[in-house]
Amino acid sequence: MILYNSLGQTKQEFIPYFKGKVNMYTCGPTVYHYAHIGNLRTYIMEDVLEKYLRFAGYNVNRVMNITDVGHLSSDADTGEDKMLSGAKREHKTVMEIAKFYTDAFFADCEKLNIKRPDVVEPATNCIDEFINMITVLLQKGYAYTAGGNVYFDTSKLDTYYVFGNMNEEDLAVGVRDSVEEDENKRNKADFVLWFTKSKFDSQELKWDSPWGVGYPGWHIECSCISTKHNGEYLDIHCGGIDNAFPHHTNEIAQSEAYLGHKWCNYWFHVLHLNDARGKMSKSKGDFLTVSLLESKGYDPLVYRMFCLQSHYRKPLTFSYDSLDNTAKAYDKLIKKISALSKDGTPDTAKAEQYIYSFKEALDNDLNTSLGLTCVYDVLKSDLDDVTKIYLIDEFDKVLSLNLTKNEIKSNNSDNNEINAEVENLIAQRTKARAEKDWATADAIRDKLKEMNVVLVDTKDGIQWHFEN
RNA sequence: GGCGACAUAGCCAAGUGGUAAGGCACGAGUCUGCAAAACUCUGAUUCCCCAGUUCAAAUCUGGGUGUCGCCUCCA
Repeated sequence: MILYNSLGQTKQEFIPYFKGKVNMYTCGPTVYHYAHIGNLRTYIMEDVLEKYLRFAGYNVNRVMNITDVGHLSSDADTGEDKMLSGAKREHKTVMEIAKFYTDAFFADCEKLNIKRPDVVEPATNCIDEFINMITVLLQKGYAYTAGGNVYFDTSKLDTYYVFGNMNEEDLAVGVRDSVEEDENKRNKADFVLWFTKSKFDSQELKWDSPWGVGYPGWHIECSCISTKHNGEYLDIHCGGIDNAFPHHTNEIAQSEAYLGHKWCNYWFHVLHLNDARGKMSKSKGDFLTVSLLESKGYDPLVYRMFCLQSHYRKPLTFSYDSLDNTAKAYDKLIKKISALSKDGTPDTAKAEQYIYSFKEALDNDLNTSLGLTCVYDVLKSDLDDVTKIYLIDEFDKVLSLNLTKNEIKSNNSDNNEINAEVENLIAQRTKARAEKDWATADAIRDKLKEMNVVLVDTKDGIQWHFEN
């Protein structure tokens, strides 16, 4: 498989450390608020990557953290923990907030057919590991204490800026108004490993440590949780592009300083979902969630398809017009597939070339757009129906669009009274049509439409179903 | 200011030196009492611009332009 690697900024042949086995790490959500659909784009594309690796025969171990402490809105001491501000906003405790939004996150994931990673670990479960890693970093001389906090010393590294040719002098400090520089730091790029000195006494979550009572920095958790569950050698680290710097850069600094050897070989960064105003972001206030899309009548899988139609390394612009396009395409696709006959046995020999095309598409830096085209190619082919279903089922192991499961609902039997009424009206319409009483026939059709009944006249009779 | 990515039809897009896939929308037709659905057909002499390399460039090189992101909150 060819993957674009942010480390080196080129497409590279993917070769795991251990044959047939892939260790994967994903930066999970900071659970202080709902995930918006831009956040979820990243998780969708990572899900496709994981599923494709499995499809291609790898044994995958995927680990995800849940950031429930330490993610400050600024690296300087003035920053407030995101979790804490979430708790304040909703008059709840930090732990209540964490639980609520963690559950909400995985509920959204389920709707989008995003598989739960093999290991999900909240940061607050790993305080001992954080303390251990920081202790080792201090022993090795990669960290120092200042002003009550423990900092990572980036000047001890041969290269710190691994994802681009940046120079420290070129960094525009204080680009954002809210950012203040921490005067305890020896170097501009240094970052906090452990806080003890905090302006906000209201910080609810604190732990004892060799450096005093406090809490961990944001970056240390990913390094620790990954090594805890994936060992010392990580194959693929995933995340949104905005985390490349400083978060991932700092993870590399910590992990490799701690381990004493190369840590992660491939960095998979997903580009952002934008709307007309630019990047979709929680700090801008209003943002789109899966629930919101659902309330507007969209199947969440339509959004998944929307993402798959594009490439993970391209910025994607969200608009309802575009989503409507996809919604129509999705409906048509499902309709076509559900019309296929399930009788017989699939011809797996004939199917092979289509599997090959599908693999070829995804092997090339996860070309999901082409992967989706493979579904259309199968539908248009001269294969028999069962073989088509077999192939689409195979593809759907990766695409996860419920292509063969999401059948058009036929007569809705939830409410028999309404069903009987609909059947009765249809019978009246058929009678009127037979008598060429078009006015009555059309009036009945309008009435049925008001009841959200969709009529389909076919040669074999009239079929109907409720809309949505 | 520094670093990086992206730019292909109305929209989403494929394409990785050999003469522009696919999807949605639009339009035309078949079917139909009329609709809807379904099916068939239709769209870029050209890939942001300008040079260059080559028999051949959307693809490579150089220089621009535009959009987006990062530069200590973000997926």
